[in-house]
Amino acid sequence: MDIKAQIKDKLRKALLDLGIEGLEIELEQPKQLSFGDYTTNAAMKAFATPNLKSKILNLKSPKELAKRIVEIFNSKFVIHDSIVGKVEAVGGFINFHLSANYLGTWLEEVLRDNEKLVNKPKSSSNKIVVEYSSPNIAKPFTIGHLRSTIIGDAVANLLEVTGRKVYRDNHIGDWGSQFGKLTYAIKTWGNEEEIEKAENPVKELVNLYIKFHEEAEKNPKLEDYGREWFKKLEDGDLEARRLWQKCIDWSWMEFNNLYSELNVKFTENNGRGYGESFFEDKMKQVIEELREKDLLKEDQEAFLIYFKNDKLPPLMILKTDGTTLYATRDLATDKFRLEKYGKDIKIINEVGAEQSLYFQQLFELEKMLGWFNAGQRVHVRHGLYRFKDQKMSTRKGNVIWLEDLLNEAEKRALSLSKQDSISISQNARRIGIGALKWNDLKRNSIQDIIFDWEDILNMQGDSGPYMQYTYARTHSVLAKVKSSSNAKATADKEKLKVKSSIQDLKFDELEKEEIHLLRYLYRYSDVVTQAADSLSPNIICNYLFNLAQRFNLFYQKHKVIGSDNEDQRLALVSLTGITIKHGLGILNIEVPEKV
RNA sequence: GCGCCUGUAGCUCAACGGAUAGAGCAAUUCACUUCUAAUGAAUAGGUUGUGGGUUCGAUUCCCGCCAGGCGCGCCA
Repeated sequence: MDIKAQIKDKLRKALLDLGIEGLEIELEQPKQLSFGDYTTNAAMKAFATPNLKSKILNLKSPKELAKRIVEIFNSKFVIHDSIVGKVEAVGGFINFHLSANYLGTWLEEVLRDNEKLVNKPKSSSNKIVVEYSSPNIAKPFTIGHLRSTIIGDAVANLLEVTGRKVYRDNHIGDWGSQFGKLTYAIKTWGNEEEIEKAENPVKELVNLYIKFHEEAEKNPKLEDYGREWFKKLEDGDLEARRLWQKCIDWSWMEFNNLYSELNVKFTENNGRGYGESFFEDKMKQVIEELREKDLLKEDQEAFLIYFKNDKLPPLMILKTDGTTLYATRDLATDKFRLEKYGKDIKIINEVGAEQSLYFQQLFELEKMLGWFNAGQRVHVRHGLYRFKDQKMSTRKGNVIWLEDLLNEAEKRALSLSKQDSISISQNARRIGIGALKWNDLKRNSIQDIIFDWEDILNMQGDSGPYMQYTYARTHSVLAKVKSSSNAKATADKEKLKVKSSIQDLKFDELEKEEIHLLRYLYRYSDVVTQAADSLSPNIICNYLFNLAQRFNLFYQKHKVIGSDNEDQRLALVSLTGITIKHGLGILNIEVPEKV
């Protein structure tokens, strides 16, 4: 039984002594460490619950009730309890302070076995598909796709470290009517050989795509030509297929480079993910099922899904010319996933918030089809990157290319240090990418981000480089211990082997910053669980940044090597490093040992 | 017009219905022959858009209004 469960259990017994039964006890980590390691509002809750109130009528306030509970708790348990060092009633809250001895024991245990850093839930059989990144072939891989890539990757990592089986999928946009437009554009204004020779073929394709939309504004007939070419593609026309395949090859060259720079990987379909075209021959079957279940209604030669009581606008499945849409392919995709991974599979799509309505429609339809139960389909949304005065738009050509962004990030990282440093120039690319990732992950992802170079490549304070730097400091201390012969403890790269026995380590003698650091480290496991449950990597960022601040405060104030409490302090440094590394691992941010 | 999202310090953002609403950036001041100053300490900065309601307790939940963003059948 873990600590939380133990405390809850004892609390329940204490409440029973007062005749209070059936109250759901919540044990939380209070915001401030001065309020203890765990806290409960049980007294206030009991007081506010009418049928419980009658039993405690002799008590005037939640405050008194909390006091009574603590008295019982203390007389029954705490005296012989080495885990909880102190229980106190503050206001109506009951706060539990873990003993320094217990925290020290815990720290040693985690240092011995890093696996114990995060408690994995017992039932870890959940299987989850996380679909993210999903760039479009022949379109720029922009800062917008970067969001989905970075956030989706972090969400997948979060689920994995908390014991789920995760399938990482990339729903590449390699099918759809944009290929009709593009084919027309290549044939009319483009030159295949020149595209082939160009430094960045995708940029050439995008220019053609932009030209198509410019021309189409003057001459709406172009839209029809585009549709014709897409129809040809769907019908298997050889020329249409050939050009389509070319576009895919050109695009993949670029995608592969970016994924390897970002260290992002996918597990499905040999690491490529199942693109939309994979489902091209699987849509017929889905359309059949929709017809059989009498869900498909015709309107002006197109086929749509209508929802009960018009609670959602209709969703188009087949266009007037008989070709498919995004929705058709998504349905085929999810059908395929049901068959491949089993009907209890959970599917998360990390896609921009602008598609919220579409996903509502899709999920509702999939429910009508009887494919999924509530909670099995999730849309993790992220806000848009916007310019101050306009939207980013591929069609209009005002986008930030990821390539340029990474170069700028590297440039800024280079000029970061006040001192000259060789290692910075070696690490600039990784530091720049770390800054970029952190800035995408540190905020609640639903918000739009106004594009600003200063902001997204921030490298001071609450930033990726700050975290990397802090890690490097921990590493540096341990490296010095390792090379020093006087040191009492020896440090491995990862694990600190504390020679002393548990009894010798005196954590209750540590000073305030140190014991606070230790208690904050203890929270990590709960934080990871919370972040995973709410699919919010930013919770990890908040925690890590706080941890780093506590560590830097401690680091600035206390000498570690050669101090009286060297063993304890080294253990703290070591665990801080391990925790930061683990956390940044979830966020997929590299931790250079020297920066 | 309808739907969804957002509104917190000058700027960018935190805060599971809880305790004195916290950080970073910017500003002013202080601390570098260091176990890495890419850091730390201190000061200043708030009617949480607005008006009601629910609650022992509301930045958080509900309703109205204001402002911004996104979306609403042949794009994805």
